[in-house]
Amino acid sequence: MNTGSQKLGRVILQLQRLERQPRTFGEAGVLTPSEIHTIDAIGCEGGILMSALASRLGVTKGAVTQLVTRLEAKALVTRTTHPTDSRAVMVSLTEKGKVAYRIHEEMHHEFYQQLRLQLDPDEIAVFEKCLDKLSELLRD
Amino acid sequence: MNTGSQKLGRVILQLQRLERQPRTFGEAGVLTPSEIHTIDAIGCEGGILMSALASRLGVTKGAVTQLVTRLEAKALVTRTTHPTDSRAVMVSLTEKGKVAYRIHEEMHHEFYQQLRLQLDPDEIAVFEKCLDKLSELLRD
DNA sequence: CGGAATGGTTTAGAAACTAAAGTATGGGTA
DNA sequence: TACCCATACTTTAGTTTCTAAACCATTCCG
Repeated sequence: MNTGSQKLGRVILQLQRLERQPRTFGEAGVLTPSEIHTIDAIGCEGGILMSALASRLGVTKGAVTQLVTRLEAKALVTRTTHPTDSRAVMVSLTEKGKVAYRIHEEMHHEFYQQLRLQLDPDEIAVFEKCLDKLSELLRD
Repeated sequence: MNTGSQKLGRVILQLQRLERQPRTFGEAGVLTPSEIHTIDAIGCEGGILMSALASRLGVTKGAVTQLVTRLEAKALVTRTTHPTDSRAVMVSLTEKGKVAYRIHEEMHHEFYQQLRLQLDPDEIAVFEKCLDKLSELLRD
C-alpha cells in the first residue's frame, strides 16, 4: 500500500513524462510542450503583454522572447506594439494559432472526461475541491 | 468559475514550477531536481540496476549514466558490479545519499500533511482514489 | 531636465535530456 | 569450441528549455 504523498508523487512523474513530448496540432503542425503551453497562456481573447505572459507561465522575460520569436516564425502568433506605450509588445494568436489552441483545449477536455467516466459526480466534486486546496498551498 | 480540467492544469503548472528549482538537502548539499529525483528512485533498500533505474525514471540508460556519474562524484551513490553478471552495475545510496533521501521524503510528507490539515479524512480518501484513477489513465 | 523604473531583447551558458554508435559480457547453437 | 546475437552500460554530439546578466528604449516623476 502506498501513502498519499507517494500516490501524488507518482502522478506528478507520469504527468511530467507525458508533457515532455512534442505533439501534432492539426494544421498548426508539431508543437513542443512549451510552445503549446505558451499558446495556451496567450489565449484566444485579445492580446497579452510579454511580461504578463512571462508571469503567467512562471518563466523569465528572456524565455518568453525566445518562445514568441519561434511561434511568430511558425505564424502562430503576432507581435503588435501597444497603442499608448511604445515599449510594450502585445502578443496574440493568429487563426492558425487559434486552431492549435482549440485542439489542445479539446485534448484536455477529453482527458478529463475520461477521468469523469470512472468516478461519481460527487467524487469529482471532492477531487476538484482538493485541487483548489492544493493550488492554494502551492501559490507563491 | 473554472472547469475541472483547468483546475488540474493549473496545479500541474504550479507543481512543474516548484519541481524546477534546486534545493539544499542538509549535509548532502544542493541538488538539482533530477538529482534528488534519481536518489528517490534508487531508494534506501539495497541496490538497483542501471537499466531498472532508467525505466523507473522513464528516461534512457544514457541519461542515467550521466546522472549517476554526477551523483557518484558528489559521494551520494556508489556503483558496484553485479556479483554474478559482470556487465551489470548496481547503484546504491551512500550514507550521505540516504540523508538526502530521508530529508526529501520528509519534505514530501510535510507537504502532504499540510494538505491533510485542510481537508476531512473522507475527502482525503476520495482524493487518493482519484489519484489512483488518474495514475491508471496515465499508465502507458 | 535627469535619473529611476518599466518593457523587451540579446547572449552565453546550464540542466536535462535523446539518439546513435561504441565496448564488454553473457548465452545459446551448431 | 567458435560464432553470433542479445544484454548492460558508456560515450558523444546535439536539442530543448530555461536562467542570469547585460543591454536598449521608453515612460514616469521629483
